[in-house]
Amino acid sequence: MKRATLIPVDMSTIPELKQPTALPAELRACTGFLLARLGYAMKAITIQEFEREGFSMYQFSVLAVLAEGVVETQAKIADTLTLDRGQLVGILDDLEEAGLVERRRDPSDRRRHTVSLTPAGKKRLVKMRSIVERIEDSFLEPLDEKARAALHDALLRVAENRDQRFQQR
Amino acid sequence: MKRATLIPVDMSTIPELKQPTALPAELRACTGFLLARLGYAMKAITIQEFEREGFSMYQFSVLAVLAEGVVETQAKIADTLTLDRGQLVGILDDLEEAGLVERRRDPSDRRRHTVSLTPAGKKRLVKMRSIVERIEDSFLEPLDEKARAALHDALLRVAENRDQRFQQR
DNA sequence: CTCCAATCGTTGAACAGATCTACGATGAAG
DNA sequence: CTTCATCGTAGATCTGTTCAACGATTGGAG
Repeated sequence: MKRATLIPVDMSTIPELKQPTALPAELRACTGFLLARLGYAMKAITIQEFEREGFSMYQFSVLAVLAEGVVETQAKIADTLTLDRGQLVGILDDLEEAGLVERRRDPSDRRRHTVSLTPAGKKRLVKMRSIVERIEDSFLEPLDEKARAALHDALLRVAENRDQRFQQR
Repeated sequence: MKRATLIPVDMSTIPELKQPTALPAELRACTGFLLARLGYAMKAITIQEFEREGFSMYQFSVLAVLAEGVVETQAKIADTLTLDRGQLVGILDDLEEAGLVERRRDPSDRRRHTVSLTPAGKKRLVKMRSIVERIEDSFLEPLDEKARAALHDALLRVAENRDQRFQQR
């Protein structure tokens, strides 16, 4: 069984959550810096919280992808989550062992595995959603509804703009 | 000479920038997820761009801290940037070798090193700022002035809220 | 049909970066 | 003066990512 990293969707080393210290004004004034720093914090917290409940954030990401309903092969899942295929293997091993997911040979192309949610997997996903919600809520505490919506909108727009730019190549 | 990672301020592995793929709606709807993902992208781009110009983002962070004027010891710098002290050593070695920074024994406590910007360091910082600005501008392209300000404000508020919570312990 | 190249999932080795430990030098407290 | 903590540094270790290779399978070219 291989362990992998992943935030919602990318991966990197997450050490203990460290105490943030007063930042220089120059960096505090820098949107990109804040974005990177908070993104990191968000990821660290998410990993931590999931672990505390005995789950894994990586599993959540994968389950979320599967929940979209489209028939997924491992390669597709890995690409969607920007994961190395080798890393996904380990995550799926765990999920399968826990009975949350099923791997079947794709009859139309026997090289592939079709991965699908089991009922238990769907149930688990629901539970995991509540964790995510709780984390987010705590993280965004200082923002009111309106500010949160605006933040989400801004992030989404930036994200989609990036995707578009990539696809134009 | 030791290589370290660091984003503006935290650290993790930054592989090649990968092509983002269509995300499941569930994840796209999740602010925390977007935050983590974009933060990661921002970091990756920043590292990449700095490298392309022959600089290092880590150096920028350190120079930015030093520019605040307070006399800094290595320990303080490392803590501010959430860096392992050992990692900082390598960064400072590079900076010193490039003549951007000076390490001097603190006469009042000869265990310490006082680190300070040289004139060349200040100049370099100016150049680096323009890189950061360019990156940010490209990244936030789809947002108008107002939306950018709102985004920055939201991020800052979240960041400061987190700092406060930590300090209350 | 037969080869050959490409793709799938999988494994394990190689690598990179973060963390931890230990050290010599120095300082602070008793 | 002794003991203990802190500073910067160096090196070992650990963890997670990336890469290369494998058997199985497919699709296409001849």
